[in-house]
Amino acid sequence: MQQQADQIIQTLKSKGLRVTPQRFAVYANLLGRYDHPTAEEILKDLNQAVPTSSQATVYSSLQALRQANLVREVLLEEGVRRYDANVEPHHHFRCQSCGAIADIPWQALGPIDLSRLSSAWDVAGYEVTVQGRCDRCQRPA
Amino acid sequence: MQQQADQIIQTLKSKGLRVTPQRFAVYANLLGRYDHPTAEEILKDLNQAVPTSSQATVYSSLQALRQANLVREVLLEEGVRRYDANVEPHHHFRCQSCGAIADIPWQALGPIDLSRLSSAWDVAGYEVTVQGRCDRCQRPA
DNA sequence: CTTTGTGCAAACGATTTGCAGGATG
DNA sequence: CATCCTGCAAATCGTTTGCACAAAG
Repeated sequence: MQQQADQIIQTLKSKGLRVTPQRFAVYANLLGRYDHPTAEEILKDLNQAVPTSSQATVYSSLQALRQANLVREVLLEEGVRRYDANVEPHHHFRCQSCGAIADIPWQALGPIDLSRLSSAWDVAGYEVTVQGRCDRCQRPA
Repeated sequence: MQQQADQIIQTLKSKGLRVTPQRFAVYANLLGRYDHPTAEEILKDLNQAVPTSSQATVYSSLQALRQANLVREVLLEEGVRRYDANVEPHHHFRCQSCGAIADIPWQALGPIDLSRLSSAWDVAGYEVTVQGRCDRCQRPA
């Protein structure tokens, strides 16, 4: 636990970010969950017991973390911005019925053949979004 | 031209949508362009010469068209909702520097191997987003 | 003639901003 | 101690809504 806190502090510093309790809390929260929360959800979670961060600060922390490439935005739903502390390339699964989002490790999908794409494009990367029904949503009862 | 207008009217009717000048205009506009405009861009385009539709109507037309599955929403940029009259399955290319979006026909990418995915998921479909630099953005000069 | 769509303006929710005081390196 | 961050409240942006009138089938 303490180890991990130090680790997070080092990461923030190495990116040239000042370590404030609020920024730490936002990043730690994001590292500890895999449900790709929205800014509001992070805010609510952080202030659940004791108020620790204001709304404006959560937003600005997310921006700072994003610029430092420690956090990325995930856009799979209409008008909803979600955040993810996993910045390694990976794919996403989205449940059409409950909206849950899960990461798909890069190696879980075979490589994609891009050779037939227009040569006018200088391709930098790609990402797959898989839609379907998750475990829990498959049984109606 | 006239042919196409009749065609659009038939399509709208076949989906049980009333044909109003505004709704027609929104759909025709979307069918005639390939740049995946936002609601605002459609509105501006429609009212360029003569005011034809109000903001609220463009939004509600888009909703009606979307429910009729004649139009879909495309989400590739942070906080921006774009619309596309191409409802066939296809992939997207997005230029990282100018933000332009282009369709990639389904067959232009080889099939993807989903066999290694968690069997807990009932997969309904997938879509690939390719990032890179478009033709025009490759020459800095 | 019944139902649905339109336009206006007000309402809304998520995100951003300005600014004064406080914490960080 | 200079710089950057926080919190508050007000501002902003895109989208939605309520309602009276108009148009579509």
